[in-house]
Amino acid sequence: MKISKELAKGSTGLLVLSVIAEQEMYGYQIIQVIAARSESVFNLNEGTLYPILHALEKEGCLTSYRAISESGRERKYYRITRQGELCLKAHKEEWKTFFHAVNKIINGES
Amino acid sequence: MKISKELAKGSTGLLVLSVIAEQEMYGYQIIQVIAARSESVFNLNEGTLYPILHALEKEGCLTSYRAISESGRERKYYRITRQGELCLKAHKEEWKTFFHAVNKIINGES
DNA sequence: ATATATACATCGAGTATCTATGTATAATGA
DNA sequence: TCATTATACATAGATACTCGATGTATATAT
Repeated sequence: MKISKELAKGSTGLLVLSVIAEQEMYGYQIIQVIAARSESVFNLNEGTLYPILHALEKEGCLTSYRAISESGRERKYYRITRQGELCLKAHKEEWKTFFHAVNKIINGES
Repeated sequence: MKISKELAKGSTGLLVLSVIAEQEMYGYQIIQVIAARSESVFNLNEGTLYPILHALEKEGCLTSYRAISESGRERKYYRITRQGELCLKAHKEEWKTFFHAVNKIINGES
C-alpha cells in the first residue's frame, strides 16, 4: 500500500466488484489484478479480501463455484449477479460524488 | 452526509487542513464551510471535528487562540502552522495518488 | 530438501467516525 | 414571557472497516 490504510477504507468493496464485473475471478487473482492496475497503490491483504467476498456473496452481489485449474490447484471463482451490477452502479455514483466533493474543497472552489 | 461514512473516513483531516490553510477558522465555521462547498456531501459531526482539531494541534499542524466575537460569543480559532502546511501538501499528494488509482481500476484502464 | 508462490480462511487489534450526551449563551418566535 | 433553535465548545461509548498474525495445504523453483 502506497497510501494510508484509512484513506482506502470504504472503497475496497467498489474495487472488488469493479474487477469481477469485467470478468469472473478467484480471490488471489483479484488481489493481483488490483495491485497491477493501481501500480501497487492498493495491495489488499487476504485478511481484507476474503471477508469482503463472503459478505458480497451473502448480500447476493456475487455467486461462487469451486473448480480445479490446469495447475491442479483448487480455486474459488466469483461471478457478479444482476443485483451486484446494480450495487456496483450505485457505488460508482457514490464514489464520483465523493471525489468531486473532496476536490472541490481542497482546490478552493466554492 | 450524502455518502457512506466509511468512504469519507480518512479524508476528513485533509478537508479540515485545506480550509484552515486558506483562512483561520473556528470549529463550528469549519463544519459550515465544508458543508457549503461540498453541497452537503460532507456534514461533519461536532463529535468528529473537535477531536480532529485537538489531534492536529497536538501534532503541531495547528495553533489556536480564544477570542470573543462581535456577537459576544467566545470562539476558538485555528490557524495552520508551517508544519501543518507540509502535512497538508503530503496529504494532498496522497489523495491524488489514491483517487487516480481508484479511477483507473473502476474505469477498466490497465 | 527447502523455500517460495499460490490459494483458501479466520480472529483479534487498531483506528476513524458516528451517535449520544453534556454544558452554555444568543437569537428567534409564539 | 417562555420555548425553541442556532451557535459553540467538548467527551465517551458504539460501530465498522482494514490490517496483521496465524493456520492449512499444494505446486513450483532452487
